[in-house]
Parts: sequence; C-alpha cells; structure tokens
Amino acid sequence: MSKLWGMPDRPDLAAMAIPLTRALMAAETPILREHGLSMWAYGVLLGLDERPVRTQAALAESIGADKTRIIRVLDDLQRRGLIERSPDPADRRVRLLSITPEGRRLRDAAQAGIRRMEERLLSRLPDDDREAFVRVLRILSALPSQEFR
Amino acid sequence: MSKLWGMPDRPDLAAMAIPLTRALMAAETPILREHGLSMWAYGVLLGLDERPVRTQAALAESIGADKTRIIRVLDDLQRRGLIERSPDPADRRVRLLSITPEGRRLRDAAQAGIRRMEERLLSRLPDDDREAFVRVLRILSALPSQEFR
DNA sequence: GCATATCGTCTGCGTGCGCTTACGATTTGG
DNA sequence: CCAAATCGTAAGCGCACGCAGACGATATGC
Repeated sequence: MSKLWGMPDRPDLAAMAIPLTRALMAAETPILREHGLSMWAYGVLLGLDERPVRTQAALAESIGADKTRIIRVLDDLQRRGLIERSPDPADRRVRLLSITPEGRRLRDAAQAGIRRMEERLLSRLPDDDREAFVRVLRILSALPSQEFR
Repeated sequence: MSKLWGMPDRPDLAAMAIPLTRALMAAETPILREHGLSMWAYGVLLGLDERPVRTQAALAESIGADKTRIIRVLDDLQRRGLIERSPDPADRRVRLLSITPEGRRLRDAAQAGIRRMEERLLSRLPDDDREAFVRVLRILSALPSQEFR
C-alpha cells in the first residue's frame, strides 16, 4: 500500500464503479429486451417479490425510481398481465401491487440470462475474491445514504 | 450457495452496483463542489495524469465522456489555469492537453476529500474483504466491454 | 367538522446526455 | 494531386430523468 508522490494507491471507488455499472447495464439491456422488458420494468418485477410493498410510491422508492415516472411502466406491465393492481380494502387511496405467475416466470427467465452473463464475468476471478466482492457489494449497496459522507 | 424455490442466492450485480454508484456519486458531488469542480471536470483532471493523452477525443473516451460535450469543460478548466492546451507540432489539428501544477493541487485536494469519505465507508469491512473488493472492482472496471456478454 | 396529509395520476420544466451533422483546418495514403 | 480521414468545435434533436405542481379521492388528527 505505498503512495508514490501523490499518486493514490488505487483509483476512486466511483471512478471504478461508474464504468463497471455502465458496462453491466449495457450488458443487461439486450438480455432484457429479448424478454420484452425495460430496465425499469425489470426493476419493478424484482421489487415486487423481494420486498412486499403496499404503495406504488414505496415500490418506486425501493427500486430507486420516481413514483410519477413508473406509472407508465406499471400500466404496461399490468396490461401484459405481468402484475396486478388491486384496491386496498384498508385504504381506498392505495393500489396493492402483486406479481402474477406469468410475471414471475418472465422475470426469472430474464434473471437467468443475466446470471449467465454475470457468472461468465466473475469466472475469471478466484473464488475467494468473487465471494468477497459480492459480499461487500451487497453490504455497501444496502447502506442508507447518510453512511456516504 | 443454496437456491430456495427460484430465489437467487444474491441480487443481480447491477441491482447492487447501481445504488452503490449512485450513492458514491451523490457523496462526491458536494466534495467536488467545495473545490469548484463538476464530476466531468474532475474526471478530466484525473484523466490527464493517469493516462497521457494526445487528443481531446482520446481523453473523452478514456473518461467515458462525449468528445463534443467536454469542450465546454475543457474551456473552463483552461480559463481557470487548471489545464493547458497547446498545439501539437507533429500534427496541427491536435491540441495537446496537460494539467498545470495548480490543477494537480486542486485535483489532489478534491481526491483527498473523496478518499476520506471512502475510507470511512470501507472501514466497516474486514481488511481482507475491503482489499478483495477493491482488487476485483479494479479488475472488472478495466475490462473491455466485449467481456460483458 | 375541517385542515392537513397521502394516494395515484398527469403534466410541465429544466437539465444532461448520446448521437449526429456540419464546418474549417489539417493529415494521410494511393 | 486529390479523396478520404481526422482533429476540434458548435449546434441540433430526441430522450430520459429529477423534481414540482395540480388534481380528485381518501385518510388522519385535532
């Protein structure tokens, strides 16, 4: 860990994370397109299972989207029978969101394609390193934003 | 590494990398702003030392920018005396780019602030894990895009 | 009962960005 | 010598997105 004349020992995290994220997204896009999904649509399908949400706004927040902007996405997913929206009897303002079996199948198929791409990518790494990387990425990505200061 | 009923053992890499990258960028922005730098300006200053470049287009490519969009950034950095552009005697179309001592100082100061933020973030991790994470991130971020398929 | 808040929805505004075109100047290669 | 390519530059177009405001319907709290 030596520093040579002001040269940092490693690039900034963001300087590495940005191109990686760009490349991952670029790789995902055609895979998702094969399944007729945009990245936001896929994000919605992911968000509907991993974390049960009872308002659209909460879903939007959990997937990092703008609640107003995902309306169109939700409309389309609903039209295609991939999600359902039903009124919440406990609060008539709210529409409960759920994924249909068909939605689950499509999401899982897309995810399998993405997983294959990822495994090819990670296969160049030693097992320890890839496990540590995933572990740390998971921890850091789940941190609340006030931890980044 | 067990899979329970179609539930993946981990989220997609992008699903983790995207929020992390967003958070890192959001954290960097005020640090850079304190030094009067936008993210692209900072990217230019970083790109001018780590990889000598002889055309503006090559610099833009190396930092993931659009060559037409960074003209304004370069203009501003030059106006502030942070970079220099000089004609290349070997090719009169080209303007050679270099960072000034002042530019280097500003970049290093900004980078020190970012490094402090990052160390605070990474300090919650075991040493092995953080080293492995940085090592892998470095490797993956440097891969050419055709490796993501 | 009523002021305030929240839900989903629609729309507007401003900004940034990818990509393209066009241009003048210069270089390259046949 | 000349066609094609490349450089930096300026600007246009379309799109995505963050954010905000407005609205009708509904819920909450005093």
